Amino acid sequence: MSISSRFAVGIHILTLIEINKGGVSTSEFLAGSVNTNPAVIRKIMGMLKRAGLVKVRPGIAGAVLAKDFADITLLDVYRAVNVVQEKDLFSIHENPNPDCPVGRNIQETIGPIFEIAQTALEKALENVTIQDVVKDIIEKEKLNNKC
Amino acid sequence: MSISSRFAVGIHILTLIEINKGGVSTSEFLAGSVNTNPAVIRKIMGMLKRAGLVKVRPGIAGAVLAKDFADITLLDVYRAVNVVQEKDLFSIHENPNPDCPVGRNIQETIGPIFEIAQTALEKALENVTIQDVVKDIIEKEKLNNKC
DNA sequence: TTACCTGTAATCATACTAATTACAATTAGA
DNA sequence: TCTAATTGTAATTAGTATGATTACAGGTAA
Repeated sequence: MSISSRFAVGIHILTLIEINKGGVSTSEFLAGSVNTNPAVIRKIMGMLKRAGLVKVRPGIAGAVLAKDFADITLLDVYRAVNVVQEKDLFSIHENPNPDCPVGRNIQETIGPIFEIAQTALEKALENVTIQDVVKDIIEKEKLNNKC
Repeated sequence: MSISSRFAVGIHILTLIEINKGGVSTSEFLAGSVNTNPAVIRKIMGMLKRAGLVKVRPGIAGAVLAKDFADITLLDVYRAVNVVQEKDLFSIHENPNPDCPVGRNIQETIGPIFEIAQTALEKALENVTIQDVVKDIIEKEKLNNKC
């Protein structure tokens, strides 16, 4: 079980739009980098657009970032692509037996604990921006060019 | 998409074994509290046993905790029931295009970030023990008895 | 031997994901 | 107006994981 790769693809898309700033980032172009079908990219782009992270117009080639890349966190992307429902990362079994003290209390006991864990994860994502990813990639490219 | 409810069920099982310390915690009994089929409980019990969290013997009724409940963290349960693979909470798309700088670097750029986020979640689980859950439930029962 | 227990596999239905195909709507340029 | 390229969306397929259920084998104590 894992969080859908469309989160990673969303990050890839935004990063590439930034790095390709002078160029035209069509869904075909983005799909080439991700190595997937353009329809997949368009689906995710639609989500990113609805979340206000990119601007794209029907019939007009090329997406652009709708916000400064330093202001887009990985949490924004995570929320945009809807890989996890709010407070819903962990499933809790339904209908435990209310005749049993554990059964009647378990949901509201572990629910808040699970929320804290989810929030910790989300805070870690909130600490990273697309700018950090772009910087990291540029650094890696410089290192690779040294080899 | 969410983490399987068998993690929550695992916590429920361990909590109930502790609270029912003087009694016999058969899989039938545990299943009654969880409101599921005993075969489900036995499956999860097998995992908890292999992880050294409970002791059960074939043919002999009743599971007992293999460790003090104050020494069993929710992270132990999470690992025991194998809901998430190590470092594998987030999926990353495979085979991005190596001809593109973003494509060739994205996996090793976001991989470590995803690990940090997963570790943050896991640390939050590590901070909670079955004892905390037991205490919480007992507190709630006292409050409920006041109504 | 019987009754009860644990342990495991198989089956089925459901939901989600990823990949692909098809096609409608929009836009710019000829 | 037509054409080509683009975005946007739905439908289909295949694979996987999950949850629920059933069946049955093996172990234990009386």
